[in-house]
Amino acid sequence: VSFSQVQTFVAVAEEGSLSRAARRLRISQPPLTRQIHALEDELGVLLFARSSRGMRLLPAGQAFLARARVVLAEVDGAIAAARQAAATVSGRPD
Amino acid sequence: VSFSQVQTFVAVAEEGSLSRAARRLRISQPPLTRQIHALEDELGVLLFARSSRGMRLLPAGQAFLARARVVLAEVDGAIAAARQAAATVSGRPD
DNA sequence: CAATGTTACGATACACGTAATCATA
DNA sequence: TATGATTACGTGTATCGTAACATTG
Repeated sequence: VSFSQVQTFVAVAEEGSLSRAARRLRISQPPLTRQIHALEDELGVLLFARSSRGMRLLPAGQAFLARARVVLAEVDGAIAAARQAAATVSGRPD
Repeated sequence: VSFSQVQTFVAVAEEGSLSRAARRLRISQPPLTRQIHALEDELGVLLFARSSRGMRLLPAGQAFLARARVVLAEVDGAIAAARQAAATVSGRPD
């Protein structure tokens, strides 16, 4: 499971559609559908219900979405923490 | 920032050496040093102090390590949550 | 038939491993 | 000179985008 997969998943979940998520992420649909399928394969769980009107989150998808947002926020926090620590030289706060 | 980069970073930080981390992860050193350098480049921050005796965590690396562990645990939690939600059919708890 | 998701396929980019190089105790 | 990190380089895999296909409202 890769980070871009998680970002992709969140975008698709929020947009409710591959085509809109593709426009938002500035990539084409095929990589999106492939990443979602790969994620589902890896989890062994179906995350979306597909229809010709879009992608609807299944219960498993909703559960994953909540945690996925935490993961992304935590990654941002880790990056910020590293940069702040690097900027903080001996004893001088920020 | 990729997920395997974070796993790699944690392994190197815990082992204190690329060679030991390489043995633990069952891969060769070159991918390790490249992933660490790529991570440092992306953060714009030096995470380790290199010497001929190994890799020592800098303050920025220590800050990142603590958060990185949370990230990895959170990812595992997200996967478990999705699987549990999928296994839980209408009303029947786990 | 228009919009959505999926599959085929060719080209590019990424990441690994072996081997060679650099640095240091 | 032995150990650890880094760089060079060739190769295999992965991922993208265009195009073609399938489905459904």
